[in-house]
Amino acid sequence: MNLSISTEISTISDQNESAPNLEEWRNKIILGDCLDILQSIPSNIVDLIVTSPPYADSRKNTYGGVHPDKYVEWFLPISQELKRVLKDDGTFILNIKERVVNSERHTYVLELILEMKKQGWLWTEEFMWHKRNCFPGKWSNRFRDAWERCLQFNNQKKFNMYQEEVMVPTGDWAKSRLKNLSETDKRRDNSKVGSPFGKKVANWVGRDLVYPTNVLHLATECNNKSHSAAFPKELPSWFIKLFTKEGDLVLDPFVGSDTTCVVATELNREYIGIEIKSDYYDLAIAEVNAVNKSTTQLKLL
Amino acid sequence: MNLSISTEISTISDQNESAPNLEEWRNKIILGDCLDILQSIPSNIVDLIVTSPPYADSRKNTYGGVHPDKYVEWFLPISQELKRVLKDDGTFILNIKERVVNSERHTYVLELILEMKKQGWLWTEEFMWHKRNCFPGKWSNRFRDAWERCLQFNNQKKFNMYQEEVMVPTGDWAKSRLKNLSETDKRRDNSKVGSPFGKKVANWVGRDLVYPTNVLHLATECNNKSHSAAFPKELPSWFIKLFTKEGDLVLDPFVGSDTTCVVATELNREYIGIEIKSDYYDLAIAEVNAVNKSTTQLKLL
DNA sequence: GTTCCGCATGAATCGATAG
DNA sequence: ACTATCGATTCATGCGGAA
Repeated sequence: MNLSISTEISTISDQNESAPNLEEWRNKIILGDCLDILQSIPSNIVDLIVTSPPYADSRKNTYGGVHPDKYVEWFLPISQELKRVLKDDGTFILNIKERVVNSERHTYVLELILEMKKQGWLWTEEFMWHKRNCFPGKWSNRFRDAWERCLQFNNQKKFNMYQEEVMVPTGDWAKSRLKNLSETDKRRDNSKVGSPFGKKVANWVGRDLVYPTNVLHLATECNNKSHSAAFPKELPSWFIKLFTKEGDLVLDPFVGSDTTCVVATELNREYIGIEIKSDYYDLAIAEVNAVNKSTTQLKLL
Repeated sequence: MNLSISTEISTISDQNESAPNLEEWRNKIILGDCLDILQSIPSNIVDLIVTSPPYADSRKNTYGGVHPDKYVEWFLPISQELKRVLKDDGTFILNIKERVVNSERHTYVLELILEMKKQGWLWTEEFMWHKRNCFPGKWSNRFRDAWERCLQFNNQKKFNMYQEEVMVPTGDWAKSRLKNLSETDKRRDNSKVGSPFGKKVANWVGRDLVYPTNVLHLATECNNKSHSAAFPKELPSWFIKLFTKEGDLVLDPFVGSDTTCVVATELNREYIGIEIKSDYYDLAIAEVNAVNKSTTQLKLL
């Protein structure tokens, strides 16, 4: 196993099974094969996994290219390790989309969900990422693909979720409704008595903020970096705010364009990133360091 | 088999296997069990199937209640017959969504896709219906569900698709895509002028038309009427315009609120509808007759 | 004739309670 | 332990009546 650590620690000491030193694993981007690295990470230490693995691709020389027919068997050992390192109340968000193969949507995502359930994962939810500016193109038998899946898996039914952190403004319809509450609303408010912390007031104030749905409307980021971002910063940002609190540990086993680790740092979460390609790795290190530097500067001001 | 035919023909004659009389099957809503009726319909006569079958539901006394664990085995004989009656270049659009069972998304939709592929169906595409007004509610472990699948299946790689019929304006207007070309707008234009119908629309939105994506943004129709629709008229309308031309035959094996047949009539397509519940059947007959009546009146003006 | 406003109504889900 | 029922929660839309 060939490890390379981004910051002060340059080698990984043999982890102590009974009491792993978690500091060793925090805020690192690690160069190496995803499965190898994962196997060396202690169990039950990660609060959230957000990742966008390399797409299945029949072309051989593509980055991370895995043939669609081999995708499930390639991913299952990885998801097994992810399940182990994830805390019981943690969450795994998998951003993925099936490719078109032979004029059909391939079924590897469907099969992957079924197989991961056999591993013990709970398939809690499927968020939909609507890509407002999707890739252009024209085909005779299909339209442009403007959405991707964000599959939510959990170890158990009870997991951490901080819904208030991602509330959104109410629609315009609420302006008229806020003026006069209808009789039914009043009755409903009256019916619930006994909440100790002035929940009624919270409901009043909360009128201008509502909980979002399981559909995310985000534009893809068209940056002019050498590598294209797998997803916009708002995507990991939304899930990090929703499923972790400050200081929690976020894991991205396929760093790629580094979005998840950068966002985690900006949101004062810890991170572990894994990247197999050294040039992407170098870019990721530089970006994270830039964020850390600016964050430090901000703190000094 | 107990048949009841909506219009002038009150009994179905034994179909001639070698040369079925298609007129017998056009513009009918048939009361009876979906599978029974389908088995009596000649092969290779339908251009498009658009339907929204009853969702899997553990409640027994509900309309169409099928337990999630039994859903696939219940649907497969039906999809087998649908495959037979569909033309080779026809399309099957299946509107469906998995329910939450035991805090998890059930997998019957995934399994259904895999099993239908074994039947010979091609899983060409998965359109996304974003429900702008989804069901309210708050839960500690999930947000409101604001999207449903519209699965596209085909008999073969080559199928009829009229992409120009569903082009949408560019720019900010495009957010409300289909609203801009709603049926009411068209009907209003129709009543004003009559003949130069297409030209007027072209003048109004004529420039900067682009092809849509595979994401549809539509609100559900929840009227104050006694009978509300499972999906908005724009949904079948969009697929009917995309996959059929005038005079083509559209099949909805689960009529329910009758949306598909009404829209097919309004768009000058033929239809076959199947409905098992007699009260829904009666409503469907009334609604289709109302459309036919108003359409006739328009033509006379 | 417009615009505004009140109101009913959704392919829902969870947790507690009861059998 | 396992299943069935019930109450509580919540927000966007279109209709119809009123200003």
